[in-house]
Amino acid sequence: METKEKIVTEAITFITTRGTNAFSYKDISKEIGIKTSSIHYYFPTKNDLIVAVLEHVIQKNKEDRKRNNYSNMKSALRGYIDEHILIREQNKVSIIAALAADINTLEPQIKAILNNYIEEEIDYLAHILDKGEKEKLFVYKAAPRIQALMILTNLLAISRISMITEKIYFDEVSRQILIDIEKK
Amino acid sequence: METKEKIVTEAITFITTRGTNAFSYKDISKEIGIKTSSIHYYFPTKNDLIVAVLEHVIQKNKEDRKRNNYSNMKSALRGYIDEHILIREQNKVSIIAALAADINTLEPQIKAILNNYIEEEIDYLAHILDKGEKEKLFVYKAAPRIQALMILTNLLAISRISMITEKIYFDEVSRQILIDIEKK
DNA sequence: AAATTTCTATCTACTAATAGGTAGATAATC
DNA sequence: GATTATCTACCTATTAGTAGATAGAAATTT
Repeated sequence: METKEKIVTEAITFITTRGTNAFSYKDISKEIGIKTSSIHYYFPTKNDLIVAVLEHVIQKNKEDRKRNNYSNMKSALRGYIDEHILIREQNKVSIIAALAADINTLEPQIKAILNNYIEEEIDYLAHILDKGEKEKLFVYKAAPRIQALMILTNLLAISRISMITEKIYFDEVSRQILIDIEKK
Repeated sequence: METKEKIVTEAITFITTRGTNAFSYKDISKEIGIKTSSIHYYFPTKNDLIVAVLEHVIQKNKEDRKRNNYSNMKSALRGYIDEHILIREQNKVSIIAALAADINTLEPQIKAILNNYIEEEIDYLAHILDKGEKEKLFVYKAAPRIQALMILTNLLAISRISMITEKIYFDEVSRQILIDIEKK
């Protein structure tokens, strides 16, 4: 892996485990064995690095989803939940949860990118829910985008909560999401 | 207000708006017009201050709830949601959301207090849900404690998300919580 | 009641470490 | 020879924390 990619990879780990204000260029430099000035060569400011991290994660997520080809909306929803399970198993949180926590200390640029990404996430999940409802697979009361928000918020927050309480809570909540929505 | 209380009050604001790693003793000192060394006099380390903040918020919340005397479980649930609305209106997040975000950078002591507090929150909400169900006011599929977690996670995460997206999302989610659970 | 001691809260002054960032030399690659 | 990537060396500001002085209030002794 080339240096630039290594830096982004390490930054992702720090941001999604400790937050943007609890890691420094020195932390990354120690981790991959280069000097902090070399990181500044690729990412002049910390904001540049965070932007690169955010765009990298968004891009990767898009590609991963393109690869999946779900036969029905039930497995599409399960696949969506699996994305969150995977992050949880690595003791990380999603980039949305990570950057949302620091939003008042970040530059407006990041807020804008993040806002756009969250809307896309809601769209993606709402589409699965809407299609699944029309196929008589799901039942729920809210509008699809609001129902998507209900599920997204369950996953984002239980990911955080289960780092403090018993890990089992994560499984119970993710299971309940499916029970509440799958018909019969 | 005496100095010690002022320090805790300011620290609460910083922690619930910027996070524990994005404020310093200097920030507080500037805000209330004393030297940082005077803050160290009351709270020798930053961990001491965060512990004091956490215990203060827990205590205050307990007292506020004792003052309320809900006639039925429907208004008790609405009262619980109102607590979160109040925090959101101040552009803050709950102390649980705030400290959960920084948990990997905090001392084990804080994790222990927070774990205990989260369990108490689940108990409190689960009790409302359970009683309300027995009184035929609520309908839901999960065990009371899991249903409590579903609602708590909705509120914690939408509080964060709505700081990035449209504020309206917060109202839509909090309204949906009630629609989904209130019988007929 | 006056004098003295102790306590409380604050201040000035300092420290070692870290943060984010810059300038410019140098080596390796195209 | 120019470009790319890395390094050394530096800078300014901030961070968390300590040591010790001091002023005023409160308690104690004479």
